[in-house]
Amino acid sequence: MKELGYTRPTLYRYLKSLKDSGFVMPTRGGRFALGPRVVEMDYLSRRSDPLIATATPHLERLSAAYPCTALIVRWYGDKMLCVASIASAVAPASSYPRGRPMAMGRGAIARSIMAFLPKQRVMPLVTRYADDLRSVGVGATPDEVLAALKRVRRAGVAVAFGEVTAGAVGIAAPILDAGYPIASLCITIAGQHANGELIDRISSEVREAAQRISAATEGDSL
Amino acid sequence: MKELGYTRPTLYRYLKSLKDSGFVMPTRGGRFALGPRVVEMDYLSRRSDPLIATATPHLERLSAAYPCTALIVRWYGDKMLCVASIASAVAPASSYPRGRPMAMGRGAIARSIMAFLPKQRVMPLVTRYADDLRSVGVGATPDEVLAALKRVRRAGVAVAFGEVTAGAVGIAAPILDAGYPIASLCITIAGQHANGELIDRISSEVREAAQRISAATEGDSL
DNA sequence: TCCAATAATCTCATTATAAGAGATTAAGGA
DNA sequence: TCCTTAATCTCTTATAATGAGATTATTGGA
Repeated sequence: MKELGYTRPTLYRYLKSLKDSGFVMPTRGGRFALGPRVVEMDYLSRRSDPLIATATPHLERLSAAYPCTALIVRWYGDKMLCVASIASAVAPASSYPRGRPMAMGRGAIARSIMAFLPKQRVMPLVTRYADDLRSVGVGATPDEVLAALKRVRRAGVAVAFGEVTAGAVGIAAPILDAGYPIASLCITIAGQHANGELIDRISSEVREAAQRISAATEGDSL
Repeated sequence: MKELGYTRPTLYRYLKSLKDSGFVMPTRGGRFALGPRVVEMDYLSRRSDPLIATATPHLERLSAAYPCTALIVRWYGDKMLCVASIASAVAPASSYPRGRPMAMGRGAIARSIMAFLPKQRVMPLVTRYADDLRSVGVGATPDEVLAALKRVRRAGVAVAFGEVTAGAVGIAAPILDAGYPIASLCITIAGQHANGELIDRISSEVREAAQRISAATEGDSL
């Protein structure tokens, strides 16, 4: 009542309706928690996502090959969300379960997506996340940032050292649909495992896998 | 329009509102899919569920000890839903990811829950699922079914051979809150791995783990 | 490049439905 | 058992959703 400003009978009806439809469920002590419908809807979403179906074998292959976490992150315009992840490292450098939101300002994933956006769509992001981009050393001015993104575009992968999680290296390549980035494939690996040669090898594998996923997803939902 | 009987402008508004709030997202070809909000809500639900937090170490321990799938299934009165699962078998006998709904009529999980319900609440279920219960050999009459459930209650675990998935053995014990079943801990293992002695050993481990989880969850959300 | 056909979006009057005040019933505590 | 507090219901009023139709944007074809 305090939070939303509604009266008791109204909220009673709201909660009853949400409860009857399974979106919330009552717990002990008169509290409420998110209910079964949420869990089921996520299951449906997971099962019907062609991107996840296509990418899973690649995640399995990559995570089996290196002690790492392999993940697919979808880009929703203003935010990024991990939608699939497989970890093979005994103690993963960082945890990225499905549903974990990610900031757009730092990390290999964000950069791999920004690098493949048309200039018109990058600029607002460059401006909005200027502070982050500067503090992780991508560039102090918009021009520097754009130049860095151009290099990422040319390389086809973005690499980041400890930008999101201290001590973790991220290697990410975009997944494109009609030339437009919709998601990113990323491998995160503990810094102590990662020398230059290994990073290069993983980079080309990630780039190639992302291209394959792009090609397979292309026009999937036409 | 055909399905719901609403007009074009109404559905336009519905979809726009759902899209703006992230519950659906547009895909190629003017279609829609479940959106990021669903994924995020499931993540929140997973993170805030004390049952999952308490049970996860047990799932890890059990799945590491046997080539099996270890899962927690919540009971929502009329349906059951897997909320957490860990597989250790290379080729799991059956797949139980989070969100997968389960029928109430057959299997060790259903029986482990029914066995711990007060008679008043079991009877409607016994009636509703009479056909299933008969066909898997639990009992042909209500009395037989109740007797079988009584044995499960005494043993503290339910065991089922290939009732849900052919060739898979299910071993399940209820998780109680205030003496009332809210979920079930289950181990599924391929029939070829499972001799009588192994099933007995797993049974007592499952029963004990479920009791520990019950005790730890007890009054968690008071 | 323009035009036609189709789809997407908007406006506004009407109507259905949600909100809140208050009454009623159930639950918990001394 | 009574009393206090919480939960649920009823009904009127006000609000917000609906759909007809108009308008604007998109797409495909000549």
